[in-house]
Amino acid sequence: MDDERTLNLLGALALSVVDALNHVVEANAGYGGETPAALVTLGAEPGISINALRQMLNLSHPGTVRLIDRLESQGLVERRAGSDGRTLALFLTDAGCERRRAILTERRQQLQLAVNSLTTNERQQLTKLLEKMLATMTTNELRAFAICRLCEEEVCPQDRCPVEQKYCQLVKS
Amino acid sequence: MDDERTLNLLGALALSVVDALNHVVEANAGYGGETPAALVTLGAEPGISINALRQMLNLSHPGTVRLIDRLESQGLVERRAGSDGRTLALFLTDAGCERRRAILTERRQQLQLAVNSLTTNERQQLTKLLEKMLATMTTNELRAFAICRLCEEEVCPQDRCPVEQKYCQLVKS
DNA sequence: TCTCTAAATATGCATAATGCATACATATAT
DNA sequence: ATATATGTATGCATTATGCATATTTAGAGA
Repeated sequence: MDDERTLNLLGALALSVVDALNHVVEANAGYGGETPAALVTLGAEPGISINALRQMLNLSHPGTVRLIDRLESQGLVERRAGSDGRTLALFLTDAGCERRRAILTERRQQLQLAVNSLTTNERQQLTKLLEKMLATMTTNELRAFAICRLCEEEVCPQDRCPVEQKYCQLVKS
Repeated sequence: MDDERTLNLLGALALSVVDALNHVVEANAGYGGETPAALVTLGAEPGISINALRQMLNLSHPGTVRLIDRLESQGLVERRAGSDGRTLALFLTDAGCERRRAILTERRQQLQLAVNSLTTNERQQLTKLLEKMLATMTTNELRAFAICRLCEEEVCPQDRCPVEQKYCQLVKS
């Protein structure tokens, strides 16, 4: 029963955090859905194909094509020739990079609000708990990408990201 | 820097949890957006008006009318006469109650997956941290409703819900 | 080399979920 | 009684998305 209460609290916090993120991003940039995640991911993985992006964002192929159409028409993304005659390489334009930075800044500020209430000690506790839960939720490579799709990867050294770690384990086994 | 990493982890966990919830609910019930939240809220607050629901879900009025249209056409919600000639009273049908229970069960199971990795002691730590963060994020009455809009309120006695508590403080002051 | 299949991308069409502007109905206050 | 506020509904549009299908290019086998 107490345990179920904890579940409620976790669900509520997750919802509240995601609401806050979506809200600031939509208010400032005017788009929702997976669009912000696309910008963040493209910044972290320049030159990937539409198909690769599609898998990371867990969208259908047509949905991803249209998403890139929108971003291209806004001058945020460029389609360039890829490794193949079929394959495209996607890159953020300068404006796209700027937009991405804005999104990440807004995200960081919102998250900071939640964490501000905690003492240094509590933040360390929280970090440990988050690491454990994230490792549990990383069940395969695509989940790993999905979980991290809005992260500032500059801030999370790969060898300390619980999601990456878990995925590496999965691949080896 | 370490602090920023904690922020990333929190954002990633929130995203992952909400993804998981959306995914199971959409897979089983076939709808997304605020529809599940509407069913959960209507079960917890039977007889509320469209306008009240609109505020809790943070939707536009027309959006809420259409949402109720959809739920009514699926036989999950009934519009009855309200306290007023203008005002409606919304109720879940039996099918609606059942759907709501299914949503809450799926939600609970997904949340359980995340928490399963933690020891009893860690769960207590987590509970305390969540309580503090939720209190911080509850900045007004509408936020309070929004944060709790997917909770199983049966499980959270009102006097122990950090969100309710915080809201009560706000009202008194 | 030619042809078949697979892979990457794109397009036509449809739908769900939503918003804005506006209309309509009822209540309340002066 | 009339003006204003409140609650609900509708017309129209848009964003984000999916399914089915077409198109282009690559690679594999005869």
